[in-house]
Amino acid sequence: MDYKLQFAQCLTNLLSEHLTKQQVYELIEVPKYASYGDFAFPCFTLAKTFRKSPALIAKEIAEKLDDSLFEKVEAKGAYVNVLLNKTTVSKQVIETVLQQGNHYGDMSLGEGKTIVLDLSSPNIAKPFSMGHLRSTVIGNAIANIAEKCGYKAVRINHLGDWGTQFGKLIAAYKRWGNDEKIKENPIKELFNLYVKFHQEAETNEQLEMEGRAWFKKLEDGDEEAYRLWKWFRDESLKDFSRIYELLGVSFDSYNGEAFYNDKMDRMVHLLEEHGILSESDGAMVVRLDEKELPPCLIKKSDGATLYATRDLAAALYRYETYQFAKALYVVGHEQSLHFQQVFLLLEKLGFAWAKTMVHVPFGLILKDGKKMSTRKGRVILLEDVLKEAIALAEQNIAAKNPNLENKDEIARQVGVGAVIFYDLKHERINNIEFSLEDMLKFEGETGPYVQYTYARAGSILRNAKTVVTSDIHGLEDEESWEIAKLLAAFPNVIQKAYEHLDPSLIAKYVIHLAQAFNSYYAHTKILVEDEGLNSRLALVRATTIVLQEGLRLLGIGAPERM
RNA sequence: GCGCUCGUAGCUCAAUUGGAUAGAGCAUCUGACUACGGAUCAGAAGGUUAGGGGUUCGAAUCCUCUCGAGCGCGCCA
Repeated sequence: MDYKLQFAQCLTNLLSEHLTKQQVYELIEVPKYASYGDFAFPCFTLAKTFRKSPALIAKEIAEKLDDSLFEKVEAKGAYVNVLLNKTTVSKQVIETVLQQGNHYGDMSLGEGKTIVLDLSSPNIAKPFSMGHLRSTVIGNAIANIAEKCGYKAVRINHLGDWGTQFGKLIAAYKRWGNDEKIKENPIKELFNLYVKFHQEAETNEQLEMEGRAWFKKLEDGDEEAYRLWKWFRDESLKDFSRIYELLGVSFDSYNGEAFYNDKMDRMVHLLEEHGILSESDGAMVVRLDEKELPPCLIKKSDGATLYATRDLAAALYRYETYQFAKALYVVGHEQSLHFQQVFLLLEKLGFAWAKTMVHVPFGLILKDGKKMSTRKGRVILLEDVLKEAIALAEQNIAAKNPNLENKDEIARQVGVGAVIFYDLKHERINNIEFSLEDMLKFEGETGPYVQYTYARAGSILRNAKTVVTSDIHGLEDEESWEIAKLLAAFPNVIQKAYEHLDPSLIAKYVIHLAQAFNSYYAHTKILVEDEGLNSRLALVRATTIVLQEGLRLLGIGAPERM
């Protein structure tokens, strides 16, 4: 099935004295223009060893290359271009996809290994902003991709449920809080309290002290402080779970920062034992001068621990609990320095697994060119965006498909799919300027476009009624060949997406496949009673399988009708 | 000031990780068989890849400088 590998084998037979099969394989590329062929072998690097021009080498190789797999072999400039035999290959690809179904593209490279992902991790008592969306959907997609590669994925929601802000929140609650309002709309009310606290604190120094005092009480196990904290946390989680349900994301663990409260001492002791802890201005730090990094703060001058300490303790706990082969932190790029420090400290503590930890950064969602800030009110609530997207999907359904069954669920899948896809199609690392308008586009390179393609293809299969499993012949026209090539490439795309920890590769792939299908659809009448009918239907079926699986990996639903 | 990341069509993004003529989608303008679902398809137009220098057979991609943007840089997370 790996035609690139077969091509590499044919070339290696000719070049075995100069290049290994592996080297040849890595050199092979897919030509930029389909008219050049399906694979290309560039001969530039051979020019030195052969002391001939690359073009001449290409010509000589092309003349010697002969295999039934190829329809045509041609030297063009320094490249040896080959066209695969469309009939044989398309038949094989379609049969493989139909036979393997949604297991097509499964890989075993992670078999028996566990990968843990730190993702989403919103702060309790604060609204779930667009910023958290990225971590949630990117992390979830990477987890799906890892599972496709055979790993056991553990999704950890490292909730921001501890820290001085809770002292402030309690202080605010004690002054202005209203139980009824909080029960009605917890996040909103708690956030109002938080904002009010910061406004008032600018003119009233007393407040900061109250906040710190309440946090101290909380850390010391004060009963009232704990009860309030627990209550805020529970209410917040209820709100969050509504969003996670909309997004279709679930977690294996909600162990947030508070969970590590009793695991910090051990970490501090470990640092002491290794003699890397030092005192600075009353605080405890680990100096990282040798790596030219700023020191990592472990304990405040009042003895309280910091989030670096928490992340260290969490890493150790996770290793001991899950024995992960890899640990990913799907956290914004703004925390790059923090993770550099944390990973380095783990290495200094002599943990071999420290080098399996990877920060998976992503760009921020900017508003008016700046980072969104909860304090400055420059926040956009994810739930509002999702609701708008779903409402728009409902409008579309009302206009285009008013008799659709199960409208609400499909509107959810389409609306949410649009938002998720908009996020995932961008290269991870780039900042994204927030644009509701762009996010709510359902045409062009969007989630709904792919979903629509899937629904449309499914509609053909329903109209055809016959189930197709055998009697598949190859297809030869250009449009179906594009589809066949893309179908064949799916496993490679998954592997690359995993290697680069980048779901956007899947998003782009799924768009290309949908485009190829729509082009085919426009050029070829599929439901015609002739000897090719079964093969065309098989191609359609194979396409729906891969589109559905691709969307699933991204965490997006594929409705049968929309 | 120092560090990280980024700069590609009017806008949002690609470019097989150093390869052939830099490609898509939006928006704009044309067009589509009485259609298996028009949330579609076909076409037109749109570029000195921020700018200079370097590395080599070959650079949007690597190095260097300049300019611009975003984010970080010990008691927040």
